Amino acid sequence: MSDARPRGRPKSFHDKTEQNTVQSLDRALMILRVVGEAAGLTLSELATKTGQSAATVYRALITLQGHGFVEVEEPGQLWHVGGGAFRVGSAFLRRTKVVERARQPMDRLMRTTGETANLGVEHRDMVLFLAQVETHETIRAFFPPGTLGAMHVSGIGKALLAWLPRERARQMVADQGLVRFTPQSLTEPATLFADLEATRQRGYAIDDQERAEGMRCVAAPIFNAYGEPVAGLSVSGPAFRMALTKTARLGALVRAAADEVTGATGGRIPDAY
Amino acid sequence: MSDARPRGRPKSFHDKTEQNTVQSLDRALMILRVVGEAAGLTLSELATKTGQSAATVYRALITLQGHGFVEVEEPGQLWHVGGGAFRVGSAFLRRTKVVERARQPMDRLMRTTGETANLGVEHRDMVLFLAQVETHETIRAFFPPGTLGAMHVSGIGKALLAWLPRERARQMVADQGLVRFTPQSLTEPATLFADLEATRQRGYAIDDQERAEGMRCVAAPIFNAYGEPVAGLSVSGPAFRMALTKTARLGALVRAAADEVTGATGGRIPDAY
DNA sequence: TACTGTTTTTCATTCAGTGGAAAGTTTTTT
DNA sequence: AAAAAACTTTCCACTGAATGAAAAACAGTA
Repeated sequence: MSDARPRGRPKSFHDKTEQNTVQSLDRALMILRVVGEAAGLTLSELATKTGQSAATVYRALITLQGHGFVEVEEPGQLWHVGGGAFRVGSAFLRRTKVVERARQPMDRLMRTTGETANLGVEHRDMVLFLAQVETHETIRAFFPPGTLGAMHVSGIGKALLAWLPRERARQMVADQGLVRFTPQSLTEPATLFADLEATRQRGYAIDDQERAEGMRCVAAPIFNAYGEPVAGLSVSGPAFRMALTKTARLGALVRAAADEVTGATGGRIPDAY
Repeated sequence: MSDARPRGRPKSFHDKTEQNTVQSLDRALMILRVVGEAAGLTLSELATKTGQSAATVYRALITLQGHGFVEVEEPGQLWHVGGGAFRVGSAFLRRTKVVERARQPMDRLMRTTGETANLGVEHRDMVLFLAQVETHETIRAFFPPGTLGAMHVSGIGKALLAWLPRERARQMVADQGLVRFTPQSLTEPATLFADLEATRQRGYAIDDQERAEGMRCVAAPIFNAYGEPVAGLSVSGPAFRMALTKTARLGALVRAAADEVTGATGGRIPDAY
């Protein structure tokens, strides 16, 4: 939490993020992120969590508030993320044309499979969920857009890892560590890389309750113009509806949808896929 | 652009945003907002637009980049909003339970009317679009979530204005001004307030090509626990599909959906509605 | 009412952000 | 290809702005 720099990126000779940073801004962004993660914090809680003096946090909050990035909820003086932050943040989606192009294929995928379709991209060695098209079923997998998750326990994450250059994948895994989420989580590098090899063979990734017990997920990568995996598409649902015997059919559908998005965004499917 | 403070809020004796701000943070947020509004700006463009020295903007960008709030697109050194900003921004939606509760009613509204359903809230005297459920028609109204628009030329905006206390509505209108977007825009306070009166009478707002020519929109307000209008629901589409003769039917549907959301979020429908 | 636990404000100190200019890039022009 | 233009990044001295401690104001509670 005290380290703002992205993990895992090889620290080059001159890591620009080391030097040349504006301290007060850096601190304020820390505060903003903490506000975004928790839901409703008081000034003093924020001061404690970020290890800064109350006065400093206060001034930062007032400034952020001036731009609509945070808001106070009067009863109890709870600070929340504001509409201004939403406004700026959604500019990210507008640029990432993947979201727009993926909507239709995702919708179709949801209707043919009956399960929730998810779209995610790689962000700082993790999976950032951008959008989803929800199933109509009552029991459903739920990843609110904006959620950031570990790669090794996510279908999309494993789809990305599988088609990333080996060295890069190893780097990421080494930097991030293989945290266990469920008994099925692959926490041994050897096991994970064997699974990635299998993933490449079959052409799509399977998350069999590795992140959450009772949840399965089938995913395929979306490539950019250089044939690099930049995003992933998945369908996720409860294990009782997504039997492992169905994954072949689901995998084919997900992969077809992902390939469609790759095409629509001007991407190139690499030879080794 | 040089003024970061919210317009229109009566400057109280001690406007906290005047004093107690952190200058460097204030400047950085300005930069971030500019980055969010334009799509891909270079360092020097940003320096010019924000009236700051290149060195200052550079340091701010590097710091923002350190938190993933901005990203550089290598060819041409174009700065964009990054995933970190999206992540924090989406926390806003998670808090605003309206979005969550409105999804189902919106979906149903879209299916029964065949037109795109939109959800927006009041944010600093403007309408901030939060979500939409798109029609399947080829020709469709499009407001990407995160868009901020003027109240007086938006169905949702007029629905909010109509059920806001008169004085507050007048204040907002006076502060924001009635900018003309199309020949049909209501740019005279008298005309606008007459329309708001009619809106209250009929129970839903109509935007008849006031924002964009050829686009119509029917909207109804969503109330909070105090009976104050805090959000609005609308269906929007091309005028040729949304004949004025159909608005009564659409209005009833939109209003029913909005009332459903009001109920689901613990809101109270005021007597004068 | 007085008593806690907050949030704002104040203020002196020092540190960190600033702009200008130099150095280093990349891109465009000749 | 070389030269020039345009822009990004680093350096540096200076000063103004951010900081924390503490006081003041403001709740909420007993």
